[in-house]
Amino acid sequence: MGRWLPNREGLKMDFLLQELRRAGYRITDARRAIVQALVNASRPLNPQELYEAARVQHPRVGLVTVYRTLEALLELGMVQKVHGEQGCVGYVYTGRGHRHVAWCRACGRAFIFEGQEDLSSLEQSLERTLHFRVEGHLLQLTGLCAECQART
Amino acid sequence: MGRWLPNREGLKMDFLLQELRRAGYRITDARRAIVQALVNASRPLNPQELYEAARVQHPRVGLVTVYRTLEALLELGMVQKVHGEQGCVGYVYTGRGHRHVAWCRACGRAFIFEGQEDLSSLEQSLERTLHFRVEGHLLQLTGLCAECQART
DNA sequence: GGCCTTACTGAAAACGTTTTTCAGTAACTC
DNA sequence: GAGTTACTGAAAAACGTTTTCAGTAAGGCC
Repeated sequence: MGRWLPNREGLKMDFLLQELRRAGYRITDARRAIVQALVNASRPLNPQELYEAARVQHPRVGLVTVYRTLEALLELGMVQKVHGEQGCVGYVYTGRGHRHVAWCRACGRAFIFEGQEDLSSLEQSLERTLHFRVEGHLLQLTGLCAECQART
Repeated sequence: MGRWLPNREGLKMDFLLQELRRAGYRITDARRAIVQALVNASRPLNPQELYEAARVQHPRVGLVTVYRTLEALLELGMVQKVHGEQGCVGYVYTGRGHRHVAWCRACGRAFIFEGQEDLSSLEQSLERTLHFRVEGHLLQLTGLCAECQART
């Protein structure tokens, strides 16, 4: 029943590989496995976790290649580092564009949302008062997702 | 001429030591030197830099004590980690309360400002749409300060 | 002021993470 | 299919941070 639909993760993966390609990177089995593990992850993964996840599909992959691929994806703005209260909790696929992350401290999932206008009033007041010209910002929220609120 | 006024850094230092004291920490020469170096710094310092700065006043201080003191000050919310585009650039004194940091990528100075209300609309919309309950946030701005804009 | 408890100290060692190196491999171009 | 060259994985090196531990001194108490 119903016709076949490509799943979301497959689309994300193709998009990521395409972007790597466009930027001049070669598409290798190692990168495919790493990118796949990244888009399939239900929460931000650190390099070690991403390495272990990628090895399921491509056991010969090395941790070094995970670092190098993350570096490339960060460079392309496809991935963001996620900060918890006590430092970095991992990297998450965010896709292109201005995205922010809300991280649930209970289940560890990251929720991606857009919102570049929300900070403009703050940025403007900073320009007016301090004459500080804002070029970029780091904004991440921590809290509890709907499901984890319900669970308590 | 005019009567003597305590300088700002001295006041900050006394305040920090007082807060450490109130939290049950002992005031030692090492901590005094580290706290002094921190409030006198013109920009965020990493542990190594803070260590070198503290050694000017107290040459016997160890790097470990710098780490331990930073940990205590972070715990007390007196100090914040500052993130540049490529990761942590150091720690800066922010004082008590809800403070944000704007970091100048040219001179490396950090500008501290208050503004807890600025994010409330964003947080509310997140609660409405995702039902995500926001508990905390990380917000830091990067850009150019007034003087560094003038310099170009 | 001096004593006592115990947190604090600094040096060294241990530790985990990230980066560099390098010779072999394989992706993409023509 | 051949050639160029970016990529790979393993090992080693480098790096930042934390742990350990015996000696020291801060602050409370008399």
